[in-house]
Amino acid sequence: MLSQTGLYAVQALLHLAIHQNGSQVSAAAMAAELGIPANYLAKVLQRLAREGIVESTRGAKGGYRLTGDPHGISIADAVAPFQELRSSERCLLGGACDPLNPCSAHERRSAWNAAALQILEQTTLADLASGAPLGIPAAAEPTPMEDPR
Amino acid sequence: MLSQTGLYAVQALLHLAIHQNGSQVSAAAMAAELGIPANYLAKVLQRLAREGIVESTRGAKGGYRLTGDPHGISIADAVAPFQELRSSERCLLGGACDPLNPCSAHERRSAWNAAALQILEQTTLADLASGAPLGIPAAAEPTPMEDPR
DNA sequence: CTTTAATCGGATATTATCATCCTAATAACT
DNA sequence: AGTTATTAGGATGATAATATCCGATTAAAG
Repeated sequence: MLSQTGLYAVQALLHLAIHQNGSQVSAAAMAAELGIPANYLAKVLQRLAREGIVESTRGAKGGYRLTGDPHGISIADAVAPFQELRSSERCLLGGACDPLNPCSAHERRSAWNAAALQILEQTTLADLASGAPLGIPAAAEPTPMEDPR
Repeated sequence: MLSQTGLYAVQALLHLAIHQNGSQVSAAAMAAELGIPANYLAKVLQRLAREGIVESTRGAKGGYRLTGDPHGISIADAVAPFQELRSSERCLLGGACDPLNPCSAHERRSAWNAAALQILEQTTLADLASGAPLGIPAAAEPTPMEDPR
Protein backbone atom coordinates (compact mmCIF):
# COMPACT_ATOMS: atom_id res chain seq x y z
CA MET A 1 0.00 0.00 0.00
CA LEU A 2 2.80 2.37 0.82
CA SER A 3 5.73 2.82 -1.48
CA GLN A 4 9.10 1.61 -0.29
CA THR A 5 10.27 5.19 0.04
CA GLY A 6 7.19 6.11 2.04
CA LEU A 7 7.83 3.25 4.42
CA TYR A 8 11.42 4.40 4.86
CA ALA A 9 10.12 7.81 5.82
CA VAL A 10 7.80 6.33 8.41
CA GLN A 11 10.60 4.21 9.84
CA ALA A 12 12.97 7.15 10.00
CA LEU A 13 10.50 9.45 11.70
CA LEU A 14 9.45 6.73 14.10
CA HIS A 15 13.08 6.17 14.98
CA LEU A 16 13.49 9.87 15.69
CA ALA A 17 10.32 9.86 17.76
CA ILE A 18 11.68 7.08 19.92
CA HIS A 19 15.19 8.48 20.28
CA GLN A 20 14.04 12.00 20.78
CA ASN A 21 15.34 12.40 24.29
CA GLY A 22 19.03 12.50 23.39
CA SER A 23 20.85 14.53 20.80
CA GLN A 24 20.40 14.33 17.08
CA VAL A 25 20.74 11.15 15.07
CA SER A 26 22.88 10.88 11.98
CA ALA A 27 21.52 9.41 8.78
CA ALA A 28 24.24 6.76 8.74
CA ALA A 29 23.48 5.58 12.27
CA MET A 30 19.79 5.40 11.49
CA ALA A 31 20.33 3.48 8.28
CA ALA A 32 22.49 0.94 10.09
CA GLU A 33 19.94 0.42 12.82
CA LEU A 34 16.92 0.25 10.54
CA GLY A 35 18.55 -1.75 7.78
CA ILE A 36 17.90 0.82 5.08
CA PRO A 37 20.36 1.73 2.29
CA ALA A 38 22.32 4.58 3.82
CA ASN A 39 22.63 6.78 0.76
CA TYR A 40 18.99 6.45 -0.05
CA LEU A 41 17.84 7.17 3.47
CA ALA A 42 19.98 10.30 3.35
CA LYS A 43 17.90 11.53 0.42
CA VAL A 44 14.69 10.75 2.19
CA LEU A 45 15.77 12.69 5.25
CA GLN A 46 16.93 15.62 3.18
CA ARG A 47 13.51 15.78 1.63
CA LEU A 48 11.81 15.60 5.02
CA ALA A 49 14.06 18.44 6.13
CA ARG A 50 13.10 20.60 3.15
CA GLU A 51 9.51 19.77 3.98
CA GLY A 52 10.00 21.04 7.53
CA ILE A 53 9.10 17.75 9.19
CA VAL A 54 12.59 17.28 10.59
CA GLU A 55 15.34 19.77 11.24
CA SER A 56 18.93 19.06 10.42
CA THR A 57 22.31 20.19 11.66
CA ARG A 58 25.39 19.86 9.51
CA GLY A 59 28.88 19.01 10.56
CA ALA A 60 30.27 16.86 13.32
CA LYS A 61 27.75 15.89 16.00
CA GLY A 62 25.09 16.90 13.56
CA GLY A 63 22.12 14.91 12.39
CA TYR A 64 18.34 15.01 12.39
CA ARG A 65 15.62 15.65 14.90
CA LEU A 66 11.84 15.87 14.70
CA THR A 67 10.55 19.38 14.29
CA GLY A 68 7.22 18.75 15.99
CA ASP A 69 5.55 16.50 18.51
CA PRO A 70 5.13 12.82 17.59
CA HIS A 71 1.45 13.13 18.47
CA GLY A 72 1.03 15.66 15.70
CA ILE A 73 2.75 13.72 12.92
CA SER A 74 0.64 11.17 11.09
CA ILE A 75 1.71 8.46 8.70
CA ALA A 76 0.07 10.52 5.99
CA ASP A 77 2.33 13.45 6.88
CA ALA A 78 5.38 11.23 6.73
CA VAL A 79 4.49 9.72 3.41
CA ALA A 80 2.95 12.68 1.62
CA PRO A 81 6.21 14.15 0.25
CA PHE A 82 6.98 10.88 -1.52
CA GLN A 83 3.72 9.66 -2.96
CA GLU A 84 0.36 10.90 -4.00
CA LEU A 85 -2.19 9.92 -1.38
CA ARG A 86 -5.40 11.11 -2.97
CA SER A 87 -6.20 8.84 -5.86
CA SER A 88 -7.19 10.65 -9.02
CA GLU A 89 -10.89 11.22 -9.31
CA ARG A 90 -10.93 9.92 -12.82
CA CYS A 91 -14.22 8.09 -13.29
CA LEU A 92 -14.04 4.35 -12.85
CA LEU A 93 -16.58 3.85 -15.60
CA GLY A 94 -14.68 5.90 -18.12
CA GLY A 95 -17.26 8.66 -18.38
CA ALA A 96 -16.95 12.23 -17.28
CA CYS A 97 -18.53 12.16 -13.86
CA ASP A 98 -18.21 14.93 -11.32
CA PRO A 99 -19.72 15.42 -7.86
CA LEU A 100 -22.73 17.13 -9.43
CA ASN A 101 -23.35 14.36 -11.91
CA PRO A 102 -21.83 11.28 -10.33
CA CYS A 103 -21.67 7.86 -11.90
CA SER A 104 -23.15 4.92 -10.06
CA ALA A 105 -19.79 3.88 -8.65
CA HIS A 106 -18.81 7.35 -7.59
CA GLU A 107 -20.06 7.43 -4.03
CA ARG A 108 -18.79 4.03 -3.11
CA ARG A 109 -15.41 4.79 -4.57
CA SER A 110 -15.10 8.05 -2.69
CA ALA A 111 -15.97 6.29 0.56
CA TRP A 112 -13.38 3.63 -0.06
CA ASN A 113 -10.70 6.22 -0.81
CA ALA A 114 -11.61 8.33 2.18
CA ALA A 115 -11.48 5.36 4.51
CA ALA A 116 -8.05 4.38 3.26
CA LEU A 117 -6.75 7.89 3.68
CA GLN A 118 -8.23 8.13 7.15
CA ILE A 119 -6.16 5.24 8.39
CA LEU A 120 -2.98 7.02 7.40
CA GLU A 121 -4.15 10.30 8.82
CA GLN A 122 -5.33 8.94 12.13
CA THR A 123 -2.28 6.90 13.04
CA THR A 124 0.47 9.05 14.51
CA LEU A 125 4.12 8.44 15.27
CA ALA A 126 3.21 8.51 18.95
CA ASP A 127 0.66 5.76 18.36
CA LEU A 128 3.30 3.60 16.75
CA ALA A 129 6.00 4.40 19.29
CA SER A 130 3.90 3.34 22.25
CA GLY A 131 2.24 0.01 21.64
CA ALA A 132 -1.18 1.51 22.12
CA PRO A 133 -3.84 -1.21 22.09
CA LEU A 134 -5.90 0.87 19.70
CA GLY A 135 -9.18 0.63 17.93
CA ILE A 136 -9.17 2.05 14.50
CA PRO A 137 -12.69 3.42 14.16
CA ALA A 138 -12.74 3.91 10.43
CA ALA A 139 -13.45 1.43 7.70
CA ALA A 140 -14.96 -1.31 9.82
CA GLU A 141 -18.41 -1.61 8.24
CA PRO A 142 -19.55 -0.53 4.82
CA THR A 143 -21.33 2.62 5.88
CA PRO A 144 -22.32 4.41 2.70
CA MET A 145 -22.39 7.81 4.34
CA GLU A 146 -19.98 9.16 6.89
CA ASP A 147 -21.11 10.72 10.12
CA PRO A 148 -21.29 14.50 9.96
CA ARG A 149 -19.72 15.95 13.08
CA MET B 1 -2.79 3.38 -2.90
CA LEU B 2 -3.49 1.02 -5.74
CA SER B 3 -1.10 0.57 -8.59
CA GLN B 4 -2.21 1.77 -11.99
CA THR B 5 -2.47 -1.81 -13.19
CA GLY B 6 -4.56 -2.76 -10.16
CA LEU B 7 -6.94 0.09 -10.88
CA TYR B 8 -7.25 -1.04 -14.49
CA ALA B 9 -8.24 -4.48 -13.21
CA VAL B 10 -10.91 -3.00 -10.97
CA GLN B 11 -12.26 -0.89 -13.81
CA ALA B 12 -12.32 -3.83 -16.18
CA LEU B 13 -14.11 -6.14 -13.78
CA LEU B 14 -16.53 -3.43 -12.80
CA HIS B 15 -17.31 -2.86 -16.45
CA LEU B 16 -17.99 -6.55 -16.89
CA ALA B 17 -20.16 -6.58 -13.79
CA ILE B 18 -22.30 -3.81 -15.22
CA HIS B 19 -22.54 -5.19 -18.74
CA GLN B 20 -23.06 -8.73 -17.65
CA ASN B 21 -26.54 -9.12 -19.03
CA GLY B 22 -25.55 -9.25 -22.67
CA SER B 23 -22.88 -11.25 -24.42
CA GLN B 24 -19.17 -11.01 -23.82
CA VAL B 25 -17.20 -7.81 -24.08
CA SER B 26 -14.05 -7.52 -26.14
CA ALA B 27 -10.89 -6.05 -24.69
CA ALA B 28 -10.77 -3.41 -27.40
CA ALA B 29 -14.32 -2.23 -26.73
CA MET B 30 -13.64 -2.05 -23.03
CA ALA B 31 -10.43 -0.15 -23.50
CA ALA B 32 -12.17 2.40 -25.69
CA GLU B 33 -14.98 2.92 -23.22
CA LEU B 34 -12.79 3.07 -20.13
CA GLY B 35 -9.99 5.10 -21.66
CA ILE B 36 -7.31 2.54 -20.94
CA PRO B 37 -4.46 1.63 -23.34
CA ALA B 38 -5.92 -1.24 -25.33
CA ASN B 39 -2.84 -3.42 -25.57
CA TYR B 40 -2.14 -3.08 -21.91
CA LEU B 41 -5.68 -3.83 -20.85
CA ALA B 42 -5.48 -6.95 -22.99
CA LYS B 43 -2.60 -8.17 -20.84
CA VAL B 44 -4.49 -7.39 -17.67
CA LEU B 45 -7.51 -9.33 -18.85
CA GLN B 46 -5.39 -12.26 -19.95
CA ARG B 47 -3.93 -12.40 -16.49
CA LEU B 48 -7.37 -12.26 -14.89
CA ALA B 49 -8.41 -15.11 -17.17
CA ARG B 50 -5.43 -17.23 -16.13
CA GLU B 51 -6.37 -16.42 -12.56
CA GLY B 52 -9.88 -17.70 -13.16
CA ILE B 53 -11.61 -14.43 -12.31
CA VAL B 54 -12.90 -13.95 -15.83
CA GLU B 55 -13.48 -16.44 -18.61
CA SER B 56 -12.57 -15.71 -22.17
CA THR B 57 -13.73 -16.81 -25.58
CA ARG B 58 -11.53 -16.46 -28.61
CA GLY B 59 -12.51 -15.59 -32.10
CA ALA B 60 -15.18 -13.37 -33.55
CA LYS B 61 -17.93 -12.40 -31.10
CA GLY B 62 -15.59 -13.49 -28.38
CA GLY B 63 -14.47 -11.54 -25.38
CA TYR B 64 -14.55 -11.66 -21.62
CA ARG B 65 -17.16 -12.34 -18.98
CA LEU B 66 -17.05 -12.56 -15.21
CA THR B 67 -16.66 -16.09 -13.90
CA GLY B 68 -18.46 -15.47 -10.62
CA ASP B 69 -21.03 -13.22 -9.06
CA PRO B 70 -20.14 -9.53 -8.60
CA HIS B 71 -21.13 -9.84 -4.94
CA GLY B 72 -18.37 -12.36 -4.43
CA ILE B 73 -15.54 -10.43 -6.08
CA SER B 74 -13.79 -7.86 -3.91
CA ILE B 75 -11.37 -5.14 -4.90
CA ALA B 76 -8.72 -7.20 -3.17
CA ASP B 77 -9.51 -10.12 -5.46
CA ALA B 78 -9.28 -7.90 -8.51
CA VAL B 79 -5.98 -6.37 -7.51
CA ALA B 80 -4.23 -9.33 -5.92
CA PRO B 81 -2.76 -10.78 -9.15
CA PHE B 82 -0.99 -7.50 -9.85
CA GLN B 83 0.34 -6.28 -6.54
CA GLU B 84 1.28 -7.52 -3.14
CA LEU B 85 -1.44 -6.56 -0.70
CA ARG B 86 0.01 -7.79 2.55
CA SER B 87 2.87 -5.51 3.48
CA SER B 88 5.98 -7.31 4.57
CA GLU B 89 6.15 -7.89 8.28
CA ARG B 90 9.68 -6.59 8.44
CA CYS B 91 10.03 -4.79 11.75
CA LEU B 92 9.58 -1.04 11.55
CA LEU B 93 12.26 -0.55 14.20
CA GLY B 94 14.86 -2.59 12.35
CA GLY B 95 15.03 -5.37 14.91
CA ALA B 96 13.90 -8.94 14.59
CA CYS B 97 10.45 -8.87 16.05
CA ASP B 98 7.93 -11.65 15.66
CA PRO B 99 4.42 -12.15 17.05
CA LEU B 100 5.89 -13.87 20.11
CA ASN B 101 8.35 -11.11 20.81
CA PRO B 102 6.82 -8.02 19.26
CA CYS B 103 8.40 -4.61 19.15
CA SER B 104 6.51 -1.67 20.58
CA ALA B 105 5.22 -0.63 17.18
CA HIS B 106 4.18 -4.08 16.14
CA GLU B 107 0.58 -4.17 17.29
CA ARG B 108 -0.32 -0.80 15.96
CA ARG B 109 1.29 -1.52 12.66
CA SER B 110 -0.57 -4.78 12.27
CA ALA B 111 -3.84 -3.05 13.02
CA TRP B 112 -3.13 -0.36 10.49
CA ASN B 113 -2.30 -2.93 7.82
CA ALA B 114 -5.31 -5.06 8.61
CA ALA B 115 -7.64 -2.09 8.42
CA ALA B 116 -6.26 -1.07 5.06
CA LEU B 117 -6.64 -4.58 3.72
CA GLN B 118 -10.15 -4.84 5.08
CA ILE B 119 -11.33 -1.95 2.98
CA LEU B 120 -10.24 -3.72 -0.18
CA GLU B 121 -11.68 -7.03 0.94
CA GLN B 122 -15.04 -5.69 2.01
CA THR B 123 -15.85 -3.63 -1.04
CA THR B 124 -17.22 -5.78 -3.85
CA LEU B 125 -17.87 -5.15 -7.50
CA ALA B 126 -21.58 -5.23 -6.74
CA ASP B 127 -21.09 -2.49 -4.17
CA LEU B 128 -19.39 -0.32 -6.74
CA ALA B 129 -21.82 -1.11 -9.51
CA SER B 130 -24.86 0.00 -7.59
CA GLY B 131 -24.74 3.00 -5.32
CA ALA B 132 -27.43 1.56 -3.09
CA PRO B 133 -26.90 -1.60 -1.05
CA LEU B 134 -30.21 -3.06 -2.23
CA GLY B 135 -29.76 -2.11 -5.85
CA ILE B 136 -30.48 -4.35 -8.79
CA PRO B 137 -27.16 -5.81 -9.93
CA ALA B 138 -27.58 -5.29 -13.66
CA ALA B 139 -29.30 -1.93 -13.44
CA ALA B 140 -29.30 0.03 -16.66
CA GLU B 141 -26.46 2.45 -17.14
CA PRO B 142 -27.49 5.83 -15.82
CA THR B 143 -24.70 7.39 -17.83
CA PRO B 144 -25.99 10.80 -18.85
CA MET B 145 -23.83 11.16 -21.93
CA GLU B 146 -23.12 7.77 -23.40
CA ASP B 147 -21.79 8.92 -26.73
CA PRO B 148 -19.83 12.17 -26.51
CA ARG B 149 -17.78 11.69 -29.65
C1' DC C 1 44.49 25.75 10.85
C1' DT C 2 43.70 21.05 9.99
C1' DT C 3 41.12 17.04 10.53
C1' DT C 4 36.93 14.80 10.98
C1' DA C 5 31.99 13.94 10.98
C1' DA C 6 28.19 15.15 9.15
C1' DT C 7 24.41 17.27 5.70
C1' DC C 8 23.49 18.90 0.79
C1' DG C 9 22.81 18.18 -3.88
C1' DG C 10 23.92 16.79 -8.56
C1' DA C 11 24.91 12.77 -11.56
C1' DT C 12 24.43 8.18 -12.61
C1' DA C 13 23.16 3.22 -12.36
C1' DT C 14 19.73 -0.34 -11.54
C1' DT C 15 15.33 -2.28 -11.41
C1' DA C 16 10.26 -2.39 -11.66
C1' DT C 17 6.18 -0.65 -13.72
C1' DC C 18 3.71 0.73 -17.55
C1' DA C 19 2.99 0.53 -22.40
C1' DT C 20 3.50 -0.90 -27.35
C1' DC C 21 4.32 -4.07 -31.18
C1' DC C 22 4.04 -8.25 -33.62
C1' DT C 23 2.81 -13.03 -34.72
C1' DA C 24 0.26 -16.92 -33.67
C1' DA C 25 -4.23 -19.50 -32.52
C1' DT C 26 -9.20 -19.68 -32.60
C1' DA C 27 -13.98 -19.08 -33.76
C1' DA C 28 -17.85 -16.98 -36.37
C1' DC C 29 -19.59 -15.48 -40.69
C1' DT C 30 -19.90 -15.37 -45.50
C1' DA D 1 -12.37 -22.45 -47.89
C1' DG D 2 -11.41 -17.63 -47.00
C1' DT D 3 -12.02 -13.46 -44.37
C1' DT D 4 -12.54 -11.11 -40.23
C1' DA D 5 -12.79 -10.42 -35.26
C1' DT D 6 -10.99 -11.80 -31.45
C1' DT D 7 -7.80 -13.84 -27.44
C1' DA D 8 -2.76 -15.62 -26.31
C1' DG D 9 1.68 -14.61 -25.57
C1' DG D 10 6.50 -13.35 -26.55
C1' DA D 11 9.66 -9.39 -27.46
C1' DT D 12 10.72 -4.84 -26.97
C1' DG D 13 10.56 0.08 -25.65
C1' DA D 14 9.54 4.08 -22.35
C1' DT D 15 9.01 5.90 -17.91
C1' DA D 16 9.20 6.02 -12.98
C1' DA D 17 10.98 4.19 -8.58
C1' DT D 18 14.80 2.74 -6.17
C1' DA D 19 19.61 2.78 -5.20
C1' DT D 20 24.58 4.25 -5.52
C1' DC D 21 28.41 7.44 -6.12
C1' DC D 22 30.94 11.65 -5.73
C1' DG D 23 32.20 16.26 -4.67
C1' DA D 24 30.88 20.52 -2.04
C1' DT D 25 29.52 22.68 2.27
C1' DT D 26 29.28 23.11 7.21
C1' DA D 27 30.47 22.70 12.06
C1' DA D 28 32.90 20.62 16.05
C1' DA D 29 37.28 19.25 18.01
C1' DG D 30 42.13 18.76 18.29
